[in-house]
Amino acid sequence: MRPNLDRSNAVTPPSPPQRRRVTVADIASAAGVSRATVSLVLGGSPLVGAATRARVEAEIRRQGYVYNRGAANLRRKASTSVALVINDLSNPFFAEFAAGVDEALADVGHVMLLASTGESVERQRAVLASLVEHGPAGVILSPAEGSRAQDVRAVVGLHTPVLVFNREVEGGDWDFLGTDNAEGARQATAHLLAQGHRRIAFFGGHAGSSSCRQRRSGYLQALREAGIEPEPRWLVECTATRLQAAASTGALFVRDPAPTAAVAYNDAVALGLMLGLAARGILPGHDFAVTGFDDIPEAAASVPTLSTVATEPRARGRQAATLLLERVRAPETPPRTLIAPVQLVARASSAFTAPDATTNRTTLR
Amino acid sequence: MRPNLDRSNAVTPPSPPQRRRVTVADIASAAGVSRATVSLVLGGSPLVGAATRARVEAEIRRQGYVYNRGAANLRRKASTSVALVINDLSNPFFAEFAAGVDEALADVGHVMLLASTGESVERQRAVLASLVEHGPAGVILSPAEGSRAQDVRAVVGLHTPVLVFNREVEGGDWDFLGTDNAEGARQATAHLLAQGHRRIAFFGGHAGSSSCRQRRSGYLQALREAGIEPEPRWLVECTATRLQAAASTGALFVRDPAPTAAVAYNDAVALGLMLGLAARGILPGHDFAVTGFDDIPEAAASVPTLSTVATEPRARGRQAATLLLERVRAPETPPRTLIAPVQLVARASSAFTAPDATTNRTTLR
DNA sequence: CTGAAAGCGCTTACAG
DNA sequence: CTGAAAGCGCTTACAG
Repeated sequence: MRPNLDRSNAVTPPSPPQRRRVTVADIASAAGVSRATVSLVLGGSPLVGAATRARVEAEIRRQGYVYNRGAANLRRKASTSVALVINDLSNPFFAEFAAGVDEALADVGHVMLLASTGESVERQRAVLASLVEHGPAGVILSPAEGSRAQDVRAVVGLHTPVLVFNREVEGGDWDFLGTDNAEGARQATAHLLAQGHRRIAFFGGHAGSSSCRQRRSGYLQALREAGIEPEPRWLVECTATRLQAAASTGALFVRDPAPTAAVAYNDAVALGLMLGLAARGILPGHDFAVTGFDDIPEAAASVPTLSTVATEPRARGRQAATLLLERVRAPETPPRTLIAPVQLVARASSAFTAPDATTNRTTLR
Repeated sequence: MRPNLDRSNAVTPPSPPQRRRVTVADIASAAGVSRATVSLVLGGSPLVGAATRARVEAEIRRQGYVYNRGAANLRRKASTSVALVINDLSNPFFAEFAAGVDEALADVGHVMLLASTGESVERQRAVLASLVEHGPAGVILSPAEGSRAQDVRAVVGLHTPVLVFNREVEGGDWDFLGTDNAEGARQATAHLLAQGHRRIAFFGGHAGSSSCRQRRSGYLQALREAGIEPEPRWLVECTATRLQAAASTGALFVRDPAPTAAVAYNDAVALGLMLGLAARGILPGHDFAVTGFDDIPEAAASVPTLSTVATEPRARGRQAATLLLERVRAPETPPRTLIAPVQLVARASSAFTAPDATTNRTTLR
């Protein structure tokens, strides 16, 4: 993958000059001091006398001066921005994550550059290239599926630290912040087992994605620990959207005895599954137990409310920002991997005891 | 409101220098050309010979050079970023809007600076000040409630064009992109009237917000055009969240005859209302008709699906970005006000004919 | 086609 | 306490 060399702005010309901008020089001459003194006032330096400071500040307000942090950062070789690259802002999980990043950055006076990739590796390349040229202190990347470490590194360069979130990219020399997917699915499965379910499906996601594989492994582990040999037909794949999940519901009931519960890949899938169940006359939370993953806001508001594994994306966002800024301050420390803990939230969708495993014959269709 | 004069970075020091950064000078000397020539190569200028160009490009790749667009923009007095200030990223309406802005900006090679205010005027001030210092070509502002034009202008300065979205700020000399709130509520009300409803409530929102007032006025207009004198108790205020709406449902049924339908302030409120109705044993879409506003993704997936007024936040985001960039190119043209059209989407939540108005006695509790 | 020079708006030693 | 000077990384007339 070659870096994008053309800076000709083929797409659109950059914005033309506006009304002449007020600079430190304007303030300096109006206040009768040198530019250096204005700069010291701006920096809150104690070297400047109170009278001088007052004069300069009055002039700053009078002329509506706006500090040019870009110029300052250029001179100081510093940065006060962080780039965030996510898949899709309309996914509430990523929106919450971005909100967390924003919170943490605002607290330390940094600004967030945000772009989304729509899960396209090519768009990710373009977007990373564009963001990195703006000189962020670092990049938080929730990588598109199929991202390769060398491609990311080629476009980001060696200069800018990267923190990868959510999905590992093999071979990267960067920090990683992940979620304990296996443990979350294990907890969800154990919860269903504790309610007496023996035929439990894992519903949704694609085995190609690492988070799906990890969740499946936690699910399988819990089943095996309970002495249950999982059946292959309990593993139902589907794209992680509500609509696809609703449409795939039938796959659970192709043969008797059907599962009485399902661990869904995530909340979107779980909500879709509940829709699909309802459409078949199966009441989720009554005839069939469902758990989700993520605890998006909707999980607490759906009917029935959705039992799910809370991953707290907003807290993860804050954490990611903090970790990245630590890395910026200590570029040479070895890369870290952090796996955030998860917590099962039991709600109505799984709040029933399974019928006895031997007599239960859910002949549903 | 005084501008924030202190640039001392009290909160956190800006990031320290990283490994030495590769510059045009490094490429130039390695390729045996001047910095100007490298710049011309970067700019895709036809003045450079093919052999020279190839040599320079090879060197750029070899050294992992990353273009410093900040420095270039400083020199050219240009900008390739746009700032977006919204209330809350975890609100799907704003998340979709931001996604639209992002799409449009990415298409023209601009970068998005994003921050949220949490509906706080003070945080909005701080966030605007911080963003504007990074020199965006313009600012898209979805103002926090209570924003005042002079405060915004004081902190943004005269140099940076502003486009206000969603909520008007009195006295601003900027472009405004809004939604036809009155027309949307009028359509929703007319739709319910056409189904035979005569006692129709307007549910949710606060009369203090201009969008709520506009929606109420469309609702009232539709009722009056139908010869119905609206009753004061049909106007139920509540904060625009699902939970608050569910909790306020009872206010509709304090006296007989109760309304048989409600125009909800927005989708969150409508979904909460449907929950509140269900909790009282009233089936939304069967015993009581509900319409929402916004058409968030969930509206199509709720049970029953929610009739609503589509405002297409993503399209609005794209439009806002386009309008702002037009303004950047033509700073002197007079401010524009655009009111985007809306479209009623009829779904199950309103898909029943009202019982005859005279015999109907919904003695519900 | 290529190079030397000036300058964007700022900061930071260094003198005074 | 304040000012003159250099320089961050780039671009752009202007010569040649």
